[in-house]
Parts: sequence; structure tokens; C-alpha cells
Amino acid sequence: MTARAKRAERRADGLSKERIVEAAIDILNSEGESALTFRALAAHLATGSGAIYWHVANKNELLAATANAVIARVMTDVVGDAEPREAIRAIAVGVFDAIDAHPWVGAQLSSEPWQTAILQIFEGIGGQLQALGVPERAQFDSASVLVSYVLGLAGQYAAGARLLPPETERSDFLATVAAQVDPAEYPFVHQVATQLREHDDREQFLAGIDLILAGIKTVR
Amino acid sequence: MTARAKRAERRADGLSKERIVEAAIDILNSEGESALTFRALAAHLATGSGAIYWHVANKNELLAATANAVIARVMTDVVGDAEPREAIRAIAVGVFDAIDAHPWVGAQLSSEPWQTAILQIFEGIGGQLQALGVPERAQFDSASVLVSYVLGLAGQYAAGARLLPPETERSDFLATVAAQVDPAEYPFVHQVATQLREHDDREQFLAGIDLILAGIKTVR
DNA sequence: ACCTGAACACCGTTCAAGT
DNA sequence: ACCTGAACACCGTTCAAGT
Repeated sequence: MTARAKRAERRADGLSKERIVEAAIDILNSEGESALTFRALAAHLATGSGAIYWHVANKNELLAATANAVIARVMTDVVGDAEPREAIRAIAVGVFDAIDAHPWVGAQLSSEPWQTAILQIFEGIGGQLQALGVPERAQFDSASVLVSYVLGLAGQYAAGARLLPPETERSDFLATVAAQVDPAEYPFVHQVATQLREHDDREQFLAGIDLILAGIKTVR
Repeated sequence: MTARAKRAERRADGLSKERIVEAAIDILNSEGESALTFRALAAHLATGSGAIYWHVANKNELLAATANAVIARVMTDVVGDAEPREAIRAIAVGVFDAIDAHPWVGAQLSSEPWQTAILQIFEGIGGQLQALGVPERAQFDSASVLVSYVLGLAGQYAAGARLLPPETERSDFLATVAAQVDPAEYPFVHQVATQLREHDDREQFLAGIDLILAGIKTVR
């Protein structure tokens, strides 16, 4: 969104949106979403809570900015000269891992469309689809499916991570779900949860990407 | 999750979880997420705010229950004797329309995995995949891609709907985005947003489902 | 221009007290 | 067993006052 960063005066000690966002990310990572309050943030920055509002409009903007910062790092890390198919997988895995490491990003991304973070992901994937030779008329649908899938699944996992005590192993979790689900009511879920106790989230995520890429390939 | 409904005593005038959930849905639909407070809910039900806690553990459970109620209706409406492919599209569109009509459901579904609503969607789609003859080892991945896509995209649209003034036409919205995005920074997004001013959300959503189904078909 | 921090309005949740 | 509603702890946001 024409965000030309102005490289100007910033005293080492002064507040700035960047410093605020970094502090917010620190708090989110170390203490979780519920710990991010303007009071805690102000204490962390050794300032008054009102000072933050000089640099950030409100909490919504603050959260969007933190998610954008995390995703921006992913996208710059990921740019390489890999061939398109690999590049798409790299972007997907990068976003997946970022959300896995920062579950609050998952929630934020699914609650604000068209924020910079999503534009960046969309742009990155779209460019690779063009390089892959996907016909123009199918490019939007294809990119949209990939992005929605990434956000949707990563969001689910992130929500799971936020719900569970941090030490819980995913296999324990699935086993618990399998045990609680009524086989008569949810036969498919029950069957699948049982057989999947030892699956790897990341591999399964990538299998989904490949499935979608196979679908895209059928469009000629 | 073994939710065998007990068909027991309930006085016409007494509170009940169902009555509370219905009232909550009323408020969410008519006044939006921010209007759903325990105070407003209590007023709506002509009771004290504390009374609600006798039937519902907390706000989280209340929101989950409302989303589950909405999705449960979708899933019962959708069961038919259609052939699997059509049934999957019907489930997907049903969920999509429900989230479109009740944007708050989108937020709720993407924030709580393994809640009943998602189990129901997963189960519905999974059953149809079996009927479609998808090999057992690909069933989980396939269902997972479809469900994640539905939740992901519907969530994005819902978030958009919540952000925008209700009268805004989607085409105006896309035009606005297209105008604001820097073509140099986001060439793909810019190109695609421009050419898509008049697209139909629902059609595009279904195109995505078909793309995924085409991918699933390649697994043999 | 930027920061301080008390004050405001509001919220989820609890709980002693009622019936 | 279920309901009432005041009280508690806490939050985002504002704003007069400072530098």
C-alpha cells in the first residue's frame, strides 16, 4: 500500500512505531495474547500508556503491525531463485512455521483481510504461479485457493496451540480427540483421528499444498 | 463429542442454554459482535447477568455454542441424496453462505479447532470423499484441504464484511484496493484486483473447490 | 512535537443474598 | 436448583497538563 519507509530522524531513546511493535512482539511471544495490554506495553517501554497512542492509532492497528512485521521477515527470508513449485512450497512452509512459532499471528491474519501481510503472501504466490505458466484466467483462483488454505490450516493449528498447554504433544492431542469423539456420530473423524496419531503437521500441510498444485496443473 | 441431548424438564419461562444461545444469535445478527455483552444479553432475556453463568461457563463457550448452532442448521439442511461431488459443493456453499450471513461465525470457527461445528463439517466432507472413492490414505489430507480452504476463504470474506460499512459493494471494495495498492510493489495483486472488479464471490469460491477436487482426483 | 498518567466508560466474571 | 444485581478487577482510550 505505497508504504515508502521514510528514513529520517529517530533518536535512539525516543519512542517509535518500530520500537513499539518490537516490544509488542516480545510480550506476545513470551507471555501470550492476553498479556498484551497497553499498560504492560507502556511498562515494558518505560513510558505512559497514552504515549503509545501518539504512534499507533489503536490496538487493532498494533496487532496488524505485529503480524505484518513477522510475515515481512518470512517473505524476505524466502525469496530465492528456486523454481516456482519449490518457491511456492517455501512460502507456504515459511508462513506455516511463522504461525506455528507465533500463534497470535494466525488469529490476526484470519481477522483482517487485505492487510499488508496477506498482500505480501498473495503477491509472492501469485508471482510464482505466473512463472509456473498457469493461464491468466486461472491465476486468481489458484492463488486464492493456496492463500486461503495456508491461512485456514495454519490458523487452525495456531488456535489449537493457543488452547493447549504448551507441553502437550500433538499426538497426545489427537489421541484425546479420537477418544472423545463419538464413533457413531462422527465415524470419519474417529477413523482418521485414530490412524493419525503420529502424523507430522508440517508434512501433512505440504501434502495439501501438493494436492492443490496438482489441481492447478489440470487447468490448461 | 457424545452430546446426547437430554430431552427433559424445561419450563417455558425458565432460562436454558438454548434460549441464551438464541438470544445471543439475535444480538450478533442485528447489532454485531461488539454488541454482545453479558449485560446486553441479560437485558434481552430480562434477567441478571450472573444468571447466564448458571447455563454457560463463559463468553468463549457462548460464542462456540452460537457458531455450533448456526453450522448445525447448515449441515442438517444440506443432507440429501446428491452424488458425492455435488454434496461436497453443497456443504461448502452452505458453510460459505452461513458465514456470509453471519460474519461472526467466521471469526469463531477460525479461532477454535475441534469444536463441534468443525467436526461436523469435517465429517460431512469426509464421508462424501469416501463415497467418491478417494483412497483411504488420501482421505485425511483431502478433507483437511477442503475444510481449511472453506474456513480460510470464508473467514477472509467475513473479516472483510465486518470491516466494511454494510452498504459497500464488493466491487467497490476491490476497486478501492486496486487503487491503493502500489503496482510496483504488488504487481500481481494490482493486476488481479483490477481485472476482478465484477467477479462473484460465490462463484470464485466454488471454482476453488473444483480446483481442489481436480487435485484430489489425481490421487490414485 | 511528544510524553505523562490520572480519569472515564465499559467489560467479563464472581458471589453473597435471595427464592 | 436457579436467579439477582451489586461489586471487583481489568481493559482500551482520552485528555489536560507538562516538557
